[in-house]
Amino acid sequence: MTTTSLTTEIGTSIPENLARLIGADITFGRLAAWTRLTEEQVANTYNVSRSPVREAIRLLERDGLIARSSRRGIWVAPLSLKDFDGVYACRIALEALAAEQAARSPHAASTRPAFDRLLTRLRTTLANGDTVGFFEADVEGSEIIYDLADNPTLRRLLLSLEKQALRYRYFAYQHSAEVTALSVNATRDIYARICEGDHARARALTETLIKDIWQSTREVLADFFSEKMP
Amino acid sequence: MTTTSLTTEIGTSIPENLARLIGADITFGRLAAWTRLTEEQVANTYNVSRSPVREAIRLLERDGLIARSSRRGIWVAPLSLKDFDGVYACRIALEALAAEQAARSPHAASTRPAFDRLLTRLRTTLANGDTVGFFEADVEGSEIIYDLADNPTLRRLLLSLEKQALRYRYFAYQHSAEVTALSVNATRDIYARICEGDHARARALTETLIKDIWQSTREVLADFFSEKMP
DNA sequence: ACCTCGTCGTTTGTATACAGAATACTGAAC
DNA sequence: GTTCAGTATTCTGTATACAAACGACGAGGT
Repeated sequence: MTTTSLTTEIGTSIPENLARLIGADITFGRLAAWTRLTEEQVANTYNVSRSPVREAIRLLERDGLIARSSRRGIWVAPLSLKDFDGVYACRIALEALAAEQAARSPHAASTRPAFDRLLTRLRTTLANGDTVGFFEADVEGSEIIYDLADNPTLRRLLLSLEKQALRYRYFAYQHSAEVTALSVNATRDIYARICEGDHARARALTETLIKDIWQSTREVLADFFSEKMP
Repeated sequence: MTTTSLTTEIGTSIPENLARLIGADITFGRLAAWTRLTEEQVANTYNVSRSPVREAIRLLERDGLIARSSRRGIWVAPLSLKDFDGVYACRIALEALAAEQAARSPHAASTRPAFDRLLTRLRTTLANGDTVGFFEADVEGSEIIYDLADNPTLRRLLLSLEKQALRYRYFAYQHSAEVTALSVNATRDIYARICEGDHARARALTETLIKDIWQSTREVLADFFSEKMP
């Protein structure tokens, strides 16, 4: 049954696994914005009771993927340009900080092989048009940086922001012909500066890159949201 | 009974109120670091069942005030210099951002009266040695800034960080003879720049102020943590 | 005396039962 | 035909019941 798959998944905790699964459904658009969820429906879907579902909902609410109104129900969080800007304003500041702290790590140099593998993945997925794989590789790269930064608080905040950010990026990707991909070269440079311990340039380049992603994604989103309500 | 007080409190939701009460107990040292909690004990204390207690625990865990280990129990989160540095690294970046965004708000100018009232409170509480009142006023000032910034994501992140930061500041205050108070004049200047819409200076001054608080608090904490384990 | 294994108590995690609130629906009046 | 009131249903929020895991304690062996 689905129950066994839930407990055997890596999280080993049902609420965390539920949040991961439902969160992925939201991020990749399988659950549309404003979709109403009921606890019982989710519980039936995954063959668990409402208790772990409630905990999963709390987690998703804190990650900004689900909106709750007391006693009135649960919806998949809406998307808006304002929310997108808010998320990215925070993300720019914190990603820059993470890159700087990662570059200061004594283990930065020894991470080069992992970065190189990741760059290869970014190039191949991009060449093959595997956008989901590309995004996944990008996210993994971010997590390596968070680990290097060795700051659990920063890590927690960025992981939360990353889910929302990825949701907007994937949404933009689906609604625009062109792939709004980040620059692999810019990513390569950032990785290199981190490995060298050049924290100033690592921070500056990261800030620029995230701002670029913000702007390019924003154009697509702005088009969509303006034609939605003319 | 305590039950009624829980529901009549502003949050109107039992888990939120529980989290607020327990969170305050942790922040102000009434619950010491590493203290073990059990769900049933908390439930009995507040005359509620374990269900809302579990939700409150999740909230406190996300705010970094409680540490959980799956199936092994719940403790009041430990304090450490490294954690403190991590929290403040994030806080510096985000408070600066919030001050900048607040200064860009069209409602910034009309907030001057609220800021003035707050400054009076800061001065009187400081003069009377009412340190708790002083911290509370400072926190309220921050929340006004978050509201002006009009960025729910930023607000959510900062509120979470603020609880941890205040815990460290209160801890330092208790363990040092001198009051490690922030500079009222610096706060006044920041409020003024925000009201004027001078976002560049608002950001720069905020960054300086939070860094100063970080350093002065850090000295006290460093003394304590070094003599604790020599 | 120390280490190991088994049992017991405690505590978390999950399922279910129940109460109350919010919304949707039905019907009647204007 | 529209609107308002009353009822019914559905869903959340809380309480309770049950199962399984972890740790502590003690007995037995080396």
